[in-house]
Amino acid sequence: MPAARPEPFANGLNPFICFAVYSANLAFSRVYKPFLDALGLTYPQYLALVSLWAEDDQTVGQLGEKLFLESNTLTPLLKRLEALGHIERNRDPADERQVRVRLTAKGKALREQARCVPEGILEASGMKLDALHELSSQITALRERLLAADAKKPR
Amino acid sequence: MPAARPEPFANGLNPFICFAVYSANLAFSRVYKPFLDALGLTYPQYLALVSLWAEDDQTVGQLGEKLFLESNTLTPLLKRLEALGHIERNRDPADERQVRVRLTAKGKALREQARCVPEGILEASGMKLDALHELSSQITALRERLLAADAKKPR
DNA sequence: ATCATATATATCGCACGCGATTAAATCGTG
DNA sequence: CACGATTTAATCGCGTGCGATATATATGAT
Repeated sequence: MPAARPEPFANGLNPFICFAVYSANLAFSRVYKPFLDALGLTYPQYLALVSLWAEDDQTVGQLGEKLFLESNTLTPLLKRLEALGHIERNRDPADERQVRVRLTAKGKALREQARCVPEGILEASGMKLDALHELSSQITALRERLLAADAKKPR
Repeated sequence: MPAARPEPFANGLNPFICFAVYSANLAFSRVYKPFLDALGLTYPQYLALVSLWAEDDQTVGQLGEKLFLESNTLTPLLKRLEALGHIERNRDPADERQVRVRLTAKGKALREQARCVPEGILEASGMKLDALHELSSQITALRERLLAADAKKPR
């Protein structure tokens, strides 16, 4: 965000780091679009599958913690992934409140199809891998501070 | 994104810079929420007003270039800002295809109400202003490279 | 002047993201 | 064991983003 000087909006959106993040997120989803169209996935669906490819058999709540989403967003998204045949959703017999999300054979096979996507995005970013990781960890650290501040607010 | 090695998804979402940006954007919108609730605005509505506070009397297309949005997103958003009394939308008499967006007195007054918001976000970020600006410009540069790569794709 | 083309905005449908609420299962304390 | 409190997902409504399309205005070649 801009300096907290007398006229904080005189220079428009560019001084705002929130806008840098907002617009970079739009840019990422546009760069991903052709790759994900080929897989028949949306960008958030892809992110959910990335999490499941690393760790199968997660509950909705566990997925939500990793994606920073709640069931009101995840449940419909997971139902679409289920309709596409990539996952199965079943109540956990040991605790019927929880729903376990598991990859199907088709969902596991999609991982191989998606293998080349990260290289394509890396190329589009025009950055070296080291610089990208450095920037990524700075943005992640910022996210954690923002969420910590958010958690401090009275609910 | 992670290294383009044989198992690109073995470490889940954390190596992906796109996810860092995605989740930081969610975090920003959550930190902004209490501030914007007090103003009766959504996060994208606030961004549109920030642009108008810096430069009044923009066309829908000009606003779209600054926000990286098209009329399919902007028109409904601007209609809501109009319904809230913050802006007026009028066809440009010199070129009836264009719609000029102008702040009302209420919209200009809201700028004063919003004056203290950037400081609140700065505090929530837990960063010094210099470090924030440096990070912001790196993210903006990444956005520009991504959009340039996107523009290269056949349409 | 005419008509095809280009430009600017609006409309529609769908997939998120999320506040608010609901429903069902489990836990905790008596 | 009973029963209120807690936990987990699901549901609903609304506001974005965006692909596809529609409409109206302006431009340009003849």
